[in-house]
Amino acid sequence: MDQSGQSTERESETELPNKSAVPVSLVAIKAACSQCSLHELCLSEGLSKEELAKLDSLVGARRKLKRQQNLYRAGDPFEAIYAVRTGFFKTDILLEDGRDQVTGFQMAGEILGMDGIGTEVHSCNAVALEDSEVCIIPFSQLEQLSREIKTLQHNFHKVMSRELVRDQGLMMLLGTMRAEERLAAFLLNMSQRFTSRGYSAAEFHLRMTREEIGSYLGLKLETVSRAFSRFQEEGLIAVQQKHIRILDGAGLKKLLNHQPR
Amino acid sequence: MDQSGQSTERESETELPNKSAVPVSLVAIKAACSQCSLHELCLSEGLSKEELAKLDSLVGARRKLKRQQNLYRAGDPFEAIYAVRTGFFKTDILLEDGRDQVTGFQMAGEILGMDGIGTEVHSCNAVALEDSEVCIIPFSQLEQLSREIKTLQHNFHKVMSRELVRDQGLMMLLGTMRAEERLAAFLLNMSQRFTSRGYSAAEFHLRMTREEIGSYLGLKLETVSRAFSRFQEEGLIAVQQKHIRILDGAGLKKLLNHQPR
DNA sequence: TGGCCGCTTTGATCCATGTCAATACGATAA
DNA sequence: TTATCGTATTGACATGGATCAAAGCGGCCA
Repeated sequence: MDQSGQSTERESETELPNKSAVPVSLVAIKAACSQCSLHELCLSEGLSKEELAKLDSLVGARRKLKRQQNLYRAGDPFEAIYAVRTGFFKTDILLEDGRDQVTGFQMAGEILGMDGIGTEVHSCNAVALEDSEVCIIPFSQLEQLSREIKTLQHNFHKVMSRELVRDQGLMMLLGTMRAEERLAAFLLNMSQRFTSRGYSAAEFHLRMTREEIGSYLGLKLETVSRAFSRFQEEGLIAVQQKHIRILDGAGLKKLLNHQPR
Repeated sequence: MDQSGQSTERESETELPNKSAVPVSLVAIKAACSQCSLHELCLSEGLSKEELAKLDSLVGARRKLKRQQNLYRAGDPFEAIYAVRTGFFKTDILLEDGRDQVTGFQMAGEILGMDGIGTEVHSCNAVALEDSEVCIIPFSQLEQLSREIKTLQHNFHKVMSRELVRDQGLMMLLGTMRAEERLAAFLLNMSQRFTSRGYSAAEFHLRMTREEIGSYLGLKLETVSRAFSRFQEEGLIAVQQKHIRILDGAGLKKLLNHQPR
């Protein structure tokens, strides 16, 4: 979609296996929010034609990033938030002593950069894990437009709030779950997010390394690797490097609620 | 302040030790946002007189809660956000299997309830840890008013964003720190928050149990207790039940950046 | 085609924190 | 004052995950 200026799910640089029947409603042909396939994940849901047009003019600019390129870094002045159009990102924080932690993985339709609003400075790094493209949404313009468009205002608030709830979930995971539960939760979450984008729930390609997964889950990479192996032994999944096939989703879910205690 | 309808820091039900010189600017006498002592922590910063008046009329309603009473519960329909006026709260999430996690502690001037915006339903429980009072801010009215008042809009966005950043910090803590680092970070955070409210940085009264601290920090209560004891042995703090005196703040800070590795 | 390099897997061992249990403390109410 | 109950402390022991180390695997570039 980047190169062509045209856009469909299928053209995404995000090559996913098992790209199964994409609902027609998700397949867009023209550019801009008004035609973006990520409508319901992003800010434009429920806007009228005229309102969409206004949003389009605001969002005009795009930015392409190569794998491993930073969208922004901790300390950068905050000017805009970003909607992931294609590709895959991680956000992470680096402590002075060298320890770092991945705080999230973002895929198409998700918003990046809201951490900068409060202080006018970004508090984390955002890095593309594969070649990606984002819509640049200048923040002061977004605030201005959402003073005019109630629905846009509310959509934005919803996006921020959902981010808060996501974070709560991650705290829960980090605070109370054991290694295998964490990984099961992670896989189910990935699966669910791929699903809601029209991809297979059962088979996908992880964009991040074991170390990044571990950092996100508060585990060491060896522990992640071992948990993958165990899941495979138990017939829950098939792993081949970054390629994952979920064989027994129900089994994974069972891991979640059955803490040993 | 509740009973009298009048309000100053000193009347707070929050009896803190060492309530040291409160800057005059923080001491308010009348009620309402326009005179609230929590100005700069809350939503009203930078508003003009007329704007403040409008905000006042919106925020009119208050609610008092007794210790252990719920402000809202997970699943409750979302209608309003709440500004803590006096007292002390915790938020927590309960998993089906009985495990729960404290996701935050909120004190005067902090906002509760934003987790409900995205789904129209609260995703966590908010419980008063001591007798407390909140300002009720009906959310749709807040959205309406912040379409009129740019500064209010921006203040609200800042509050949400800061909450995101706070959560990132907690993830970092839960994901990468060892027990003593976590507790040191917790104590320093408490100290800093008390300070910015005009209380002593060095001496305060914890409102929560060891178990609640542990839940928040992803530790068992015994581990919290042991870490307190160790800090005391090392002369970093003096602990007597819930009463904490910080003897060597620099020493605590050193614990943070010195991971063993 | 071969060699290098980053990533992943697997094994052996260690240690921080969890678990279980006993006791102590402090506030409250009788 | 004493009994009670929730909370906190402390000790002994168990264990999940970290750490250290050594191969394996695969992709990429020369």
